[in-house]
Amino acid sequence: MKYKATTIKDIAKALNLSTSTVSRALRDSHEISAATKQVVLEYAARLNFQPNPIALSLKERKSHSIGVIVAEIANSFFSQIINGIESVANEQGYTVIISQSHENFEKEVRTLQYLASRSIDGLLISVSSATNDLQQLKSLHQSGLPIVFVDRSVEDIHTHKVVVDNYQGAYNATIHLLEQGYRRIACVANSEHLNITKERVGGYMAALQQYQLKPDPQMIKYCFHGGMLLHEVETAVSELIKLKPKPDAIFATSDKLTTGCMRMLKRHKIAVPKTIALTGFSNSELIELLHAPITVVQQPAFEMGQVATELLLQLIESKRPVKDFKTIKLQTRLVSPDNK
Amino acid sequence: MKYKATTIKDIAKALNLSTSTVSRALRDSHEISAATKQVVLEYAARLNFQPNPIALSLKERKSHSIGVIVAEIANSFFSQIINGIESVANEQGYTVIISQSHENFEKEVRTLQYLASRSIDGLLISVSSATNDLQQLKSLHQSGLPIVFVDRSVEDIHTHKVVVDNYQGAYNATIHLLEQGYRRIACVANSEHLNITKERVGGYMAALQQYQLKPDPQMIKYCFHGGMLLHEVETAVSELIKLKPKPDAIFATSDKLTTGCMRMLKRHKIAVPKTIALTGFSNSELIELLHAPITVVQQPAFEMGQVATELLLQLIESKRPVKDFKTIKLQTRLVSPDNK
DNA sequence: TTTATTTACGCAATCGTTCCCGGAAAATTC
DNA sequence: GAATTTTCCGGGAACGATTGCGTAAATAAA
Repeated sequence: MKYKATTIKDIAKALNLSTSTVSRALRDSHEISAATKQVVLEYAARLNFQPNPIALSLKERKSHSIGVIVAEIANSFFSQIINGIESVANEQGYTVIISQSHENFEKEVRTLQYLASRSIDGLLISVSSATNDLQQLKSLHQSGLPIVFVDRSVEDIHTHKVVVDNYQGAYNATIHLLEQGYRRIACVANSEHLNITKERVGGYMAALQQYQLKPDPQMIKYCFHGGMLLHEVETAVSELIKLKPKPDAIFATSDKLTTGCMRMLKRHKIAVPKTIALTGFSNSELIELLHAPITVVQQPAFEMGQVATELLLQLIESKRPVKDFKTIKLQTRLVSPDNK
Repeated sequence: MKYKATTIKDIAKALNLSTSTVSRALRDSHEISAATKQVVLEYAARLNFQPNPIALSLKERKSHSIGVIVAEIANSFFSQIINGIESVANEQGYTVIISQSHENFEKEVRTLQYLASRSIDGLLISVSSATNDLQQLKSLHQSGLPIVFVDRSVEDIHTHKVVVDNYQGAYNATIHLLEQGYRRIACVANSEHLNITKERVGGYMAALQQYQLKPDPQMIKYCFHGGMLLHEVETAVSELIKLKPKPDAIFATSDKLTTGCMRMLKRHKIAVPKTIALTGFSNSELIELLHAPITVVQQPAFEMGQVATELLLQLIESKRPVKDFKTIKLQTRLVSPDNK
């Protein structure tokens, strides 16, 4: 069953006016007398009239909704981004439709297809780690759908991007390990397809070189599904600890991988940081409660969401095609368990 | 700028047919010849035609979207519920609009107002801990909006509810502590307004009585904002450890409170479980990685989301008003760090 | 051959709004 | 008092789809 909301027609009929007059009165048009306006406004308020957003959307050819695709919301980093997105989107009267790719390319494609079919006005996306085909995204972009990338972006598509200084963040984390005396530092990284992976691994290698250490390919493990499949991390860590000599530290390039490594090290009964130290990107709020207090690279997730949404709404509301795209690069923060 | 999608009119014009014929051809109506159908279908496929969902919504007076209100998505319990919701909603062609109350009543009211104005077809809600006025919710329900409660429900509103056996879950957890020899068990609970709080505190007290222990009001602390404000938990824990004799264990009634207590105990440098043991409701996946391995009460969150959504969609798609409402009560699981 | 029935399509209303026109009444100017 | 301008409001098309109804042509039945 459904409930019937009051429409502009109901008001018009009740007040013996035309729908155009009612519409104009509600929008405070100058061509309606003060007296009529008052009558309409009062009556509308009494019935708690709400203009039907669907009718409006049809008329304006705007759904007033934006799509968001992230790997998974059950991840502090992404949920913080989403909070940032919502804070500005809702402020401006936009509905946010959240979807998850679960780091799965097919799911991402289906989701994207679905969002497009729901006629969203714009898209915020952090591509999945499994994404290696950009056809669909490109074609949507070409057909005019405003897109802004957050965190994980894509080089081939020319639009606004909101990212962090991944190189620097990874560099800082690795230097932190080096300063503490670790010399055999392994890296558990996300999918090679991701631009952030390249940048973070780059920062990691630069730090090693700074200490005259040669990066060892065997010490870098890539996880195609970004740690979504635990066995990926299991394989990575198992292989690392089989190496001779073993690594004395691990740098993980994402939230999921950082906690994944910790899980694995614990399962192998390897003391952290005594036997193997660990650091990595993470925005989890529970880090300080973990059995092994580790240093993490934090990203300004909330702010990233905000900035990205502002840019997207600019794109959506711009009268003419935007040509001048910018890439906003924010800074990460190295957080130690003590210096909180 | 905006991109213009192809409409049924474009197809009609190009093929020299009427819009009705095109519409019927696309819907495979029997009153269109096979030849025409083929032409239309092929042309539509070539242009990647997607019927405008907004126009459909207007026609059918259905938005094909459901609203979801939870405390916060950055909480494993709720994000798992949401995953459950999405899994069935998307399957049935419904869009999920997620909103967060952040355990704040005013925010919840605004959000509800907003969702209603976006003409959602139904609502899934887990009320905020600060909710003590049900006026708005009641009036929406009376005006015909289908509502299903998840986890935190409300007695006064007669509709489907999907909950867990809170009493039993809390009872089990407390018994678990008692069996381990703890006798001065405190309780850090959520807002007293929440029905789940009453049930969980009830289970806690029943367990105590089972061991001939008299529940001490001083040992039960309520947090109005459900631990959303850390200082609430701080006050609760500080007061508890000032008691003489001190409690030797704490039972926390929610995810946020369980981790909040752990945070506080750590800050006070109180060893867990040595000085004070801790157990509580939690669906966090990081529990096993915490410095103090604790036993938690887990809720079947994903399933709760699924069941609730199925019920809601039934309500939405029912031809006549539903009178027979049910309350689905699922079981919790007591999970120890070892028996995983 | 004539009539009845299918078949296959078009017309137009509808959903709830907005907004371009057009026009009557009132107010202003000459 | 006539001409002009304002003020105020209604009619109706449009947004993109569906659908009841009407109807010409094709086919079947008489």
